[in-house]
Formats: sequence, structure tokens, C-alpha cells
Amino acid sequence: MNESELFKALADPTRRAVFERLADGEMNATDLRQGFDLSQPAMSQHLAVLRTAGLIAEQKYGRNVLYRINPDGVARIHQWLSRYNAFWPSRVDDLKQLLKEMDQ
Amino acid sequence: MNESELFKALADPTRRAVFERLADGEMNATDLRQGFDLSQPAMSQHLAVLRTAGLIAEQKYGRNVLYRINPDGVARIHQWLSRYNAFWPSRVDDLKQLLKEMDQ
DNA sequence: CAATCATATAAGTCTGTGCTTATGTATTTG
DNA sequence: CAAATACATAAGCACAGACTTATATGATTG
Repeated sequence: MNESELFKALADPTRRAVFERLADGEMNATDLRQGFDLSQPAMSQHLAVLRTAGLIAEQKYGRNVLYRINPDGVARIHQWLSRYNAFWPSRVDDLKQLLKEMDQ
Repeated sequence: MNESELFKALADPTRRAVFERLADGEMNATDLRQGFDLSQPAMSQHLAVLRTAGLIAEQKYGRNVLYRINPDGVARIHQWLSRYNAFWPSRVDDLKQLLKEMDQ
């Protein structure tokens, strides 16, 4: 749940790809393996790392486990990044646009 | 310069601390070592990782090297994170407040 | 209830990372 | 110009991480 775990979890390209796929909607471990050349235990281990880091959450239903993005993890990255707001002034306009869109 | 390098660089607590110190202002490698129980080569290697990741930039003056935060790196993290904007709605209000403050 | 399915855990291997000491390379100074 | 300073690079070591196969666990199905 600390920042090292958070960034370590995201440092692996497979885990980032899994995370990105979950952004499209919750999914179980078997479906997540589609398109990855990875053993079942490897995927299970990656999911455990993402979960420990607070980036994803899981919900068991029967013998399946649904995984989904945990907003807390995203918020924590943003929180860390906000310390360095002074260093990305060029992004501010994009952000204003985004907030305007979210209001509508 | 890819995302794995970026997150790997930030996964190390020493490197995050160095990065955070540089947020207060540019500094050379010797001064950066203050407060860290770390050999000179270790610091040099950490700085190389941060530089390769695009998180810091360096400027030589004589036998010294000034290190400073590279805004591009910060922007790239934000760019990656922006894919997951939908997952941190609770932060939107804080962000609006921040933008309002930046306008003043 | 035996077989199957979805997932987790264990144990071992291989590679990568962070550290060290030793040394190299400019630059500055007395 | 020899010594000192600031930093980088090399090489080696110890540990962490990502993967594998094998096996365990718990839910479902015929």
C-alpha cells in the first residue's frame, strides 16, 4: 500500500496492460489471460501484486473472481503527482478542458 | 524513455527522495548526497536512472553537474494517468480548486 | 460424489537491480 | 604541473522479481 509498491506494480509492462484492460470493465482472471502469452499462475501473481499495491480490487462469485480497477490506487498516484504540479504547466489547459467536459 | 523505465525509476524510495529534493531546486550530486547514507557511485547510478527515464535533466558547469527536475517526465506520468481520469472522480473538486488558485 | 473448472500457492530457476570497492576522466587549484 | 575535487564507469556480490511446473483449494456440474 506504499508508494514503492505502487510504482513497482506499474513498472511491469504486463501489469500495466492488465490494468489498462480492466479500465474497459471488470473481468475475471481467465478472460484477462486472453492475448497474453502467460501461464495461469503468472497472471495470478501479477493480479496479486496489483491488488497488494491497491491498484485493483477483487470480488469473488462462486469459483470465479472478478477484478476491477480500484479508484484509490489511481487517486494515490495523482496525489503523489500533485506535489509536482508546478512542473507541468503545459497540461493545465488540457485539464481545464477536461473539467469543463465533465460538467456537461 | 518508455513507461517501464519511468515507473521503475520511481519504484525506488531513494530515487523518489532525490526527485523530491530536486523539486525544491536544482542541486549537484555531492549536495544531493547530504542526508543519504549512500556511496558516491550509488548516487551517481540513481541519477543516471532518473535521467534515462526522462525525470531529471543535467547541466555541466566545470567539474560540477547541476541536476534538476525534467518537466517532460512529470508530464508523461500525468499523460499516462489521464487515461484513468474516470476512476478518480473524488479528486475533481480538488483539481478545480487548484486550477482556480493557479489563475490568480 | 467424482470429475472439472477457476484460481492460488509452493518451489525452483534465471535475470535484473542496488549496492559495494576500485578505478577512470575531466576540471580546478596551489 | 601535481594534487585535489566532482563525477562516471567497471566489476562483483547479494537479493528481489518474473517466470516456470507441480500441486493445493474450493466451487460447480454430471
